[in-house]
Amino acid sequence: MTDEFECDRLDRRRRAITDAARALFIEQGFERTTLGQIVERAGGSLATIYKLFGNKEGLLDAVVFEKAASGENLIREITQCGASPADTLRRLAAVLYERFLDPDDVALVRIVIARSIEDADFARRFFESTAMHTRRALERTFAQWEAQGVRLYGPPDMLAEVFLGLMVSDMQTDAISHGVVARPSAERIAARIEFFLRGAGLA
Amino acid sequence: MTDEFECDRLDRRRRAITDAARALFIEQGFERTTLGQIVERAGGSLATIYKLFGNKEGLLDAVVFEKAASGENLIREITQCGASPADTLRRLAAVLYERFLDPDDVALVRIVIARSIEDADFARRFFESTAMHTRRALERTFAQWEAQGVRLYGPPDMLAEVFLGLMVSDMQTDAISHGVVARPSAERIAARIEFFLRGAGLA
DNA sequence: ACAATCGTGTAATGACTATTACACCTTCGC
DNA sequence: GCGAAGGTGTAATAGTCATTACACGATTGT
Repeated sequence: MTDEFECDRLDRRRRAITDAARALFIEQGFERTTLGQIVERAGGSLATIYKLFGNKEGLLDAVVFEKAASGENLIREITQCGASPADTLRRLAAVLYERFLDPDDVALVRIVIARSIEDADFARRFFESTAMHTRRALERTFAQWEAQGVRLYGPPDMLAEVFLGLMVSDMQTDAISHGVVARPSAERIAARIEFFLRGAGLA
Repeated sequence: MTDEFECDRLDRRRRAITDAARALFIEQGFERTTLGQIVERAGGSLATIYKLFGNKEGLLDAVVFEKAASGENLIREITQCGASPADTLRRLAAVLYERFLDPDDVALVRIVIARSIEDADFARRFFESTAMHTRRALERTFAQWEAQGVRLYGPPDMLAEVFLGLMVSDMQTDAISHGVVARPSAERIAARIEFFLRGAGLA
């Protein structure tokens, strides 16, 4: 009767709880959200939360890494469909803007950062499974192009860092800091890509 | 008898309290730091804190904006000493790395972000008085160079965004997220600057 | 020195919330 | 239908901490 799976009653409960928790965490942050509010929205009871997630932090863990896992294959799909480097980077930029500036994603990153003050390892794991993942995938792509005879101004790891920094890091930093960031226009994105291609020796 | 000023007894008290508060906020974050701990480290009493800062948030405000104000004239000093654009940007990059990756600064930004979940305006004010300030100063510098006949590939506001994004945003994002970020080597910084100069048409 | 001002130390207030315990009721296999 | 397994709702536990109140002692201007 649910939308996707129905393996078990517990699975439905689990899903309902993480959905409610994610929404509330995004609205109010982790600390201000009480387990009572989550139960109120998801139905069920406190005891179920403790049975499924151990404690409040376990619930945050589940919420955050569920979301982080959902973007894993993104880069690979785009970089492996054989388009030219320039076209690949153009398409990649569009996807990165979409993903990294998504308000829910930004809110989750804020929560991870806030939590990281008390639990640095939590943030490191999140960071490793998102930003680092993206960066290394891109680095491999540059290395692959180089192996195919494309001449690049600079080593793949630097180019990967620079591409990501150039495209979204500054805006993501602004967004995370609650600066008012408008989604950049298509022309603005295009200008940044051309800038990158010139700097990398691809144009 | 104090190091700098001694206008008043209250001023000394104020300084001692914000110093202790800053250190504790950086160590533990805002929420986990109790006013009791601050009193314990700074001496004095709870009543004094309430008299000087109103409440705990007022104290955070004082700590954060005291630090933010200290970097106001940084860009202006560097951009107005008449060096060539390339040299100016080189020197600017060094200063930005120094400042934006300073662990205490990064810890404060984390605190601002955490707080911003509950008070978005707080973060906006911080952001306006730091990152936006830097960006606009840099934008004016590019516009000035253009007016002096330097030809640039792209409008000053885009170049300012791109320069900051390229130099430090990605690393600052990593640092804020508790990713392990090594201070980049001189060669790495130099490579990024050359990358920017190529992209901007300055080399 | 003196008195008034003002910071200090302590303790009380009041509210909040993660976590646990417990007694019902629903669900599912048979 | 029946009985066990396991959610559910409620309430108790227990600790924390911002904030306020208050009586005491130090400091300062005269």
